[in-house]
Amino acid sequence: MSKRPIPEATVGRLPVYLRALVEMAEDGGSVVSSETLADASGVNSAKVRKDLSHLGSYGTRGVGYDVAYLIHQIRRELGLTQHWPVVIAGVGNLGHALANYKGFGERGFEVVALIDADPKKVGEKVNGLPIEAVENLPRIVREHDVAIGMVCTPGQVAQEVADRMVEAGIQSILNFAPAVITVPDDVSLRKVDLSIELQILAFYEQRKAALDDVKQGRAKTMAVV
Amino acid sequence: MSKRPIPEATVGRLPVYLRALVEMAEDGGSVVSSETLADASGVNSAKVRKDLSHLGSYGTRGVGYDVAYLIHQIRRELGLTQHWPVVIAGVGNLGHALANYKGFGERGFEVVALIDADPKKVGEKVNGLPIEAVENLPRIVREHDVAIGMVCTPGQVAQEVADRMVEAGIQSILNFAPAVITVPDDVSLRKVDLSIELQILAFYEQRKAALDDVKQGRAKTMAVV
DNA sequence: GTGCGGTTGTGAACGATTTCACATATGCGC
DNA sequence: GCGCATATGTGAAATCGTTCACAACCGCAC
Repeated sequence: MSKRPIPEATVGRLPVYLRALVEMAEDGGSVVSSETLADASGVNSAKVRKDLSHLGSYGTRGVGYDVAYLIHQIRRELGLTQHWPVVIAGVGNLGHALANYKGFGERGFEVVALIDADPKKVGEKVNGLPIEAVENLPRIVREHDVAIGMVCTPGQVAQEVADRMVEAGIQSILNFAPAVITVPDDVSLRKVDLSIELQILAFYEQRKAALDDVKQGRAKTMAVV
Repeated sequence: MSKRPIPEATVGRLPVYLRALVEMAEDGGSVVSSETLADASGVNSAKVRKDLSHLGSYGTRGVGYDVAYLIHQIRRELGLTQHWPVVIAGVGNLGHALANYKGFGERGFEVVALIDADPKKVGEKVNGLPIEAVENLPRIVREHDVAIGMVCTPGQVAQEVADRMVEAGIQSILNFAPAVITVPDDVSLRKVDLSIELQILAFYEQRKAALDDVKQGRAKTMAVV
């Protein structure tokens, strides 16, 4: 399969291109230029071309890219041609929402089990799936051949749950808990932190306010740029 | 305030450091070395030192950083010493979960209003807050002085909602909808895409599987690394 | 088959970020 | 005070990512 490694930054954008391409296909588009795809993906065309060139030369000079073919190639590259069973640990607000999220199924991800440490929740059904005890993880992973786990617990127990997942044989973890967790080298780990994103926005928001102050001569400290 | 601009990558890590530091403070720690903070944040110590050096020289050579002081400085830099009212548009699974999420309040973010286009939902209360009609956005933004909006709608209407937010005076948008949205230059925009993260994990997962195949001589194509 | 407008693919320049490595500074014991 | 162990702050090097700019190529018209 992969000859030269695809840069991380590119991997992060492929799903975005894919989504744009699928929409175009649904709207009946059959070829697309890097320029058009770039606009639909919120990046610039040089980046699109570089990114796509890492997959191979699937475009046609003077014409553009065949939408259907490109969709196929990106899907293949991302591994979306196969079925990915996932398990969610921690069925609080967020776990609940993720268990019901439609966007996963459309892309080949299927939530096959829900785990929660709270005995009161065990047995309860969410979106048709029963919540199970943590002890069942190894069995679940084995039976459904689960490779990916999502941690949606409170931060305090995130590491513990992740350890259990790794022990049960899970290979990739997506961490939604507000905590840093560590896993062995051979396990992939990514995180989504809702409040971090807000804090980043707050930073830039504050900076904008500070700049406005300067413009209007309201600055307390600071020399102008 | 800011003399030299702080690199984006650094801004993205400050909230992580902050969380680690707050935990340390709660556990009674009073000074911390870049090495320890790095471990708690999942990065390396050189990065921590470079990052913190952008805020100023708040450490003491031979000793480390004063936890409480550093917390204060990072908070100030991120703008977390002030109160940030936020509004959520789209009260589906995810919007619901976010409206109930406790992690925001702890960091100075307060959800002050919920918006939904569905007339059937309007009036319903979530976490004590009534769901309101989109038409109320300008009033809400004005009355609560809202600067930040979160878009949790389906992808198809995300752009429309974002436009409404911008029109109403919102300055920063956090987009959870699976769609690319564009905003004027003076509005900040960040996105969180749940299924993109899964797709990235799938990519690396697939690559691991391919590598294992090679090791075991099961590869179809491909020369060894 | 020649010319032409359009678009890719990609070296090379540029910019941002990470890492290295060490001079510089501190606290402490004596 | 002096020396030692420790840890920061930061130039410089290395790496990674983006953008530029253009040669190579395609499809089409004539």
